[in-house]
Amino acid sequence: MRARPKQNYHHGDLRNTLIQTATLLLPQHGVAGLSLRAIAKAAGVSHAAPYRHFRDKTDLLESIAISGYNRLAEACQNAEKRYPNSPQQQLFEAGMGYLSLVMEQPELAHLMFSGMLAEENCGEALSQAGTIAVQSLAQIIENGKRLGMYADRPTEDLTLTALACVHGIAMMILGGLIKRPKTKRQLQTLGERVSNTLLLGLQKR
Amino acid sequence: MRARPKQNYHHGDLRNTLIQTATLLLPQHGVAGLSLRAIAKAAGVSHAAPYRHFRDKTDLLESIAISGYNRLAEACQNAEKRYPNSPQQQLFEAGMGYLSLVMEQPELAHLMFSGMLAEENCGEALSQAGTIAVQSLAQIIENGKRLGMYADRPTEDLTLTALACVHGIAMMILGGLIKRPKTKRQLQTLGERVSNTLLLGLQKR
DNA sequence: GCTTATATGTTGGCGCTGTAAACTTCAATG
DNA sequence: CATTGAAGTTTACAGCGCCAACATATAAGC
Repeated sequence: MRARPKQNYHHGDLRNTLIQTATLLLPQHGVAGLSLRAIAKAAGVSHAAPYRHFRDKTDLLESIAISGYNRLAEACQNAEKRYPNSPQQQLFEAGMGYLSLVMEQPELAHLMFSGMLAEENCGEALSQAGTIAVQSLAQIIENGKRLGMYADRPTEDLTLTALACVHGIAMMILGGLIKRPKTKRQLQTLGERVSNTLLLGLQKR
Repeated sequence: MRARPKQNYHHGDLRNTLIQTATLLLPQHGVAGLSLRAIAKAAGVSHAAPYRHFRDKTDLLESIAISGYNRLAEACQNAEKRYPNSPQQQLFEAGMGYLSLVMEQPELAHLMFSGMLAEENCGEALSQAGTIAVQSLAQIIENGKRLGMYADRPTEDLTLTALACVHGIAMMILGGLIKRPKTKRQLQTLGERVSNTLLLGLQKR
């Protein structure tokens, strides 16, 4: 084994290079227009080389999606650390992190959430990463529940509803059902409007 | 013009036949595996015939998506008529109609919401159909607002949040982030849990 | 240290896709 | 009845995912 392979027949770390290259190409080409052959070419290898490291195309895409879910989980955990005494701030911050990811990397979000990787044929690692991300948000709700700030309802229901709200906003932006916020400021106010409405409820108090 | 064309060189109503055939094939093949050529073959015409009636593939898919949005709008309007005196029942019914469509025709929902038709290259008619569907739900919220049952917040915020919630649940089911309800009963209770939480709000009263 | 085996590349090819161009047929119009 | 234009067909092309056959650099065994 050498630190830097002199010959370039064997790449050395093609698997990671492919993931990295694909991640780079994703925003430009879009998830629909991103071909395995283009990724291979950009990585400087032949069009069949990826098959030595990935079962098929979705296998590669899965790796990218997993890193996306990890970022989501991290956003939740960071929010938890940043506002250790305010679960409400935690929740808002986590939700905004979610929305920010979608805004900054819409094609990544598209890849993660469009369901193209959700079929039965897809791997354990992906669904596991998704579950961890969801649980990270659930933890934040749990924090607030323990401090008695939330309604006396099943934690599961609170989590489900909060998650649905933020995910719904994200998907509506992605799908073009509501107009894309242009600035961070607009995204912030959008988040605040939904957050306040969700916290206080639709019904009159 | 004849009621039934004897010769089959000219089809007569190929445009609608293609939409119909594609709608039929969509559930089996899935939106990813549905090819224009397969649609044409199933419709009994050559693979290039569709191009006499549609600019390209997405143009055909758009027509299908539009009918989906129309069904959504109808679900709202039906809910409005069915419970003329209970905007809350209207809202729940509309939301369940939304979820039912997603459950019964997941591939149609996938087509409508995945964002593949949301790019700039897509037609006016689609976004118009989407807007109408959203406004149909907004009308229901408005009904409740007028009767004073909702919180004293901008109607726009209430609509946005409610829509985000139901859309979020739908997309989480589609994307595999939460497990698919197997029965109508399960879907109903899922809807009720989210609906109640949303109405009363996360925060303790 | 040479041979062998294996992992990791390359090349070529298959069947499929969307789409464009050129050609054919049929119905309607003067 | 001749002409025209709309609506089909055929042919063709480039790109796609994926597979099989081949090439090569590294690792292992003697």
